[in-house]
Amino acid sequence: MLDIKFIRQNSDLVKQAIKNKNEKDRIDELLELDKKRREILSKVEELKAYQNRVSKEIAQLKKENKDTTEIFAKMKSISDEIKSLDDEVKDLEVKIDEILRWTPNMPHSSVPVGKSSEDNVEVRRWIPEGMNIENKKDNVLDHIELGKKLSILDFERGAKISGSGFPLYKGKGATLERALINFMLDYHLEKHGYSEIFPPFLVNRDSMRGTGQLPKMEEDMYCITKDDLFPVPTAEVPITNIHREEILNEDDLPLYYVGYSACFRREAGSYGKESKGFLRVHQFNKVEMVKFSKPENSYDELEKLVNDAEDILKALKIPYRVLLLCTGDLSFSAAKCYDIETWSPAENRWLEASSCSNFEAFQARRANIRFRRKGDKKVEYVHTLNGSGLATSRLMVSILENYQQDDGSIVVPEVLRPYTKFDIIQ
RNA sequence: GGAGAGUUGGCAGAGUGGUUGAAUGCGACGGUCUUGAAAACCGUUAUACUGGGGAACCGGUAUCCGGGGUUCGAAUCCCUGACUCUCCGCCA
Repeated sequence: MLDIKFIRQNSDLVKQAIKNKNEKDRIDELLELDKKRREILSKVEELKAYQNRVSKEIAQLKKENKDTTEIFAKMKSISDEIKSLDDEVKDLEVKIDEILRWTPNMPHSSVPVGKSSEDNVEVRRWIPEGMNIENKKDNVLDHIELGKKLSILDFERGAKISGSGFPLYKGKGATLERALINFMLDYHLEKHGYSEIFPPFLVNRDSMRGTGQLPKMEEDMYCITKDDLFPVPTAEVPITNIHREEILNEDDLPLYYVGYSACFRREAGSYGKESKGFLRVHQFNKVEMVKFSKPENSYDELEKLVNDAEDILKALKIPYRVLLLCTGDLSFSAAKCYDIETWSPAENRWLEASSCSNFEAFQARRANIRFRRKGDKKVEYVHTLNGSGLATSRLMVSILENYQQDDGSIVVPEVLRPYTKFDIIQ
C-alpha cells in the first residue's frame, strides 16, 4: 500500500509508475474521494468537539440537579447529525482503502522501464567450471522421463490422488527432495546468519492482505471457505506477518528469517506445455528468506539476499543467470526484483527458481510493521524483502537433468550426499 | 463439539454510564545528588487521522480485542465476531 499523503503530493509520479507497471490507474478517483473525506471529517470533528464540551457541562448540571430537557433535545439532533456524517466518512474510507489496496507499489528508480519479460535485463550468469551449456547433448532425458525411468517421480498417481499439478515423489526422489530442503535451510542458517522459522501453512485473511496477495490475487489462492483460511502460496506470507501490528526496536534490525513451507497455488488459467511435470504445479516446496530492514539499508540487503540464493546454486553446481525485472514484469507489491533462473538442458532454456524482491514499505504499511529509532519518538515503517532460497520443483528439474549420466542414472550433487546417504540414483 | 472464565497503555493491574487517554505499581528515558555507580527524589513515557506552522510545536478527533447497537454522553450496558485460558468429549 502506498501512503495516501505521498499520492496526494506526487500524483503524477504515481500515475507514471502505474503506467509502467501496466496496472489500472484510479488515482484521480482516489484523490477526489480523499478530498471529500477530509471535508466531511473536519465538519464532523467540529461537531464532536462541541458534543464533548457540552457533555461535560451536562455532567455538571446533573450534579446541581438542574433541568436538562432542552439541552438533551438539542444534543439529540447533533448526535444524529454526527452519526450520519460518520457514516459518510466511513463509506468514503472503505472506497479509498479499496483503491489503495488495488494500487501497485512504485518501481525503484534503478528498475528498467519495460513492457514484459522480454525487457528484463540479464545482470550476470554463472556456469560451473568445465561446463558449457551451449554444447547440447543429444540424448538428454527431461525430468519427467527421468522421474519415470528411475521411479522417483510419479505425476500420474499424483494426479489420481489430488489432480494434475500435485507431484508425487517416491523412494530416492522423495529423499532427494527432503535432502535439498534440509541442505538449503542449513546453509542459510550456518553461512548466512538467518534464524529458522517453521510457519503455519494455513493463514487468515489479514495475513494474506498484509503481504499483498489479497485482494488482487484471490483467484490464484486456494481458500478453505469454511474457516476462511488460505493455504500459503509462499512462506513469505506467514513469515512476514510474524511482525504484523508490531513496533520493532532499531537494534533488532535487520531481521533475517528463513523457513520452509509447502506452497499452494491454483495457477488459474495456465494449462498446456508450460505446465507439464514440475514446470507449473499446484503444490511445491520452497525455502524462503525474509528480511526486515531499515529503509536506508534495504537495497544493500536486496543484493545480499540475491547472493544468498546464488550461493546455494554455486554449492549445487547448477548453472544459473540473474535477471533484473523491468517495470512491466515486476509484481504488484515489489519495488525491485531479481529473478534467478536455472538451466534446464532438456528444455534447453532457463527456468525461474527464485525471485528476490524489495517491497520497501509497501507490505509494512499494509501489515503495519514499524520500528522506532533509538532516542526517537516517531515510528517508521520497516522495509520488507524476501526471496526464494530456493523453490525445489524447478531446481529439481535442473538437478535431475544436469546431473544425469549417459546411462540415465543421476549422480547426487556432492553437498547433498550427507543428507541423502546415497550418491547415485539408478 | 459442549460448559465456563477472560481480553484495559511496553508489562502488571484498578476502574461497572458523566472533566478517564485512563488510578497505582514495574520497566524505559531525562534530570538532581555522586569521583563514578546504586539508592533516593523530580520529571517524561501510546498510536492514527486531521487543521495550522518552514520547523520545534500547537489545536481538534478517534482508539480500553474487532464490528454493530442503546444513550445527550460508553472502557463501563446490549448484540455479534475473533482470540486466550480452564474443564469435559474426540483425536495424530
